[in-house]
Amino acid sequence: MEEFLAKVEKELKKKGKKASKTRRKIMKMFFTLEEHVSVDELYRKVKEKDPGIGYATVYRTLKTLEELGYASSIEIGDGKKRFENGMSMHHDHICCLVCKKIIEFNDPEIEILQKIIANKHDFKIIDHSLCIFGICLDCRK
Amino acid sequence: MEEFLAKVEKELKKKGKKASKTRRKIMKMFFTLEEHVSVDELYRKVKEKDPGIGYATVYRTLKTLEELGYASSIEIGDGKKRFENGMSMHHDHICCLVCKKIIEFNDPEIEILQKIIANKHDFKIIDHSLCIFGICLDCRK
DNA sequence: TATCATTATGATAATCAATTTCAATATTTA
DNA sequence: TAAATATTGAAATTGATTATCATAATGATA
Repeated sequence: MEEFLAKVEKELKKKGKKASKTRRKIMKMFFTLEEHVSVDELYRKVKEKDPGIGYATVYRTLKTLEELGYASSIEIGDGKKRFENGMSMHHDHICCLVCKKIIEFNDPEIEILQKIIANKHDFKIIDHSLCIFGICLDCRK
Repeated sequence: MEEFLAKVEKELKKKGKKASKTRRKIMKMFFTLEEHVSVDELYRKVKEKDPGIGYATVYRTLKTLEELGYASSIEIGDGKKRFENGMSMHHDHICCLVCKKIIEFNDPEIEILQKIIANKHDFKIIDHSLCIFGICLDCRK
């Protein structure tokens, strides 16, 4: 983890940013959690360890990480962005409407079909988001 | 159009709602446009014809239509819901990141693949949203 | 049609997440 | 160390959504 954070900070410096203790704490928590967190969720988690850290800094850190490609955001329709590790391979999501659990999956066939569709409509694909909404086994019990 | 509106209003009455002139005007504009409109966009369009109509009523009308299944909302990541005719067959969207043009498509193969994936993860599918983001031919010129 | 209960309306206010501002603080560079 | 620059937390602002409320419109009933 430490070497990974050092690598990210090296990238940050390239962009004219400084290596602050606060940002390091926030990044560490974000990459440790390995979950799909909203700004608010990460803010609470970070605050448990260091109550002095403000919401705006958590927000700005996630934004910065997203700009550098170290985080990516998804939306599951409840009005708030969730962030995940941006370094992992591209994937889509299944989201439980009851407990909000998010599962990642990857299906190369779907990816290919999307490319075909985009071509048909003369679109140059930049990105896509696919989220399947449903109810998980636990919540159906 | 008129008979369709009459049909919708009949449904509204079943739900204890009344047939108001204002709501009829808003519904007519919505179904005439056949576009993916935000509340604000529909509000402006409606206001051109009848400046006295308020934003809240447009908002409430769309919400009501959505509840009845006559409208459905999508999000393309710019923070505002867009509404479309909810009576049309299920489809997904390709959205131009530059001009915000939205094209509908349907691919049965993708639908099937999604079902397989959901089964694999023990999810009961309720819905899904797939939006391909890209740049359209016009905007690439 | 007149009455009356109920719903609808428009203006405005409240809410909520995202984003910006700003004065004080921390980091980097020379 | 000192100067230049970026960062921070608190608070303010924004932009969209949603709620509130007094007034108006609608519909059922007499």
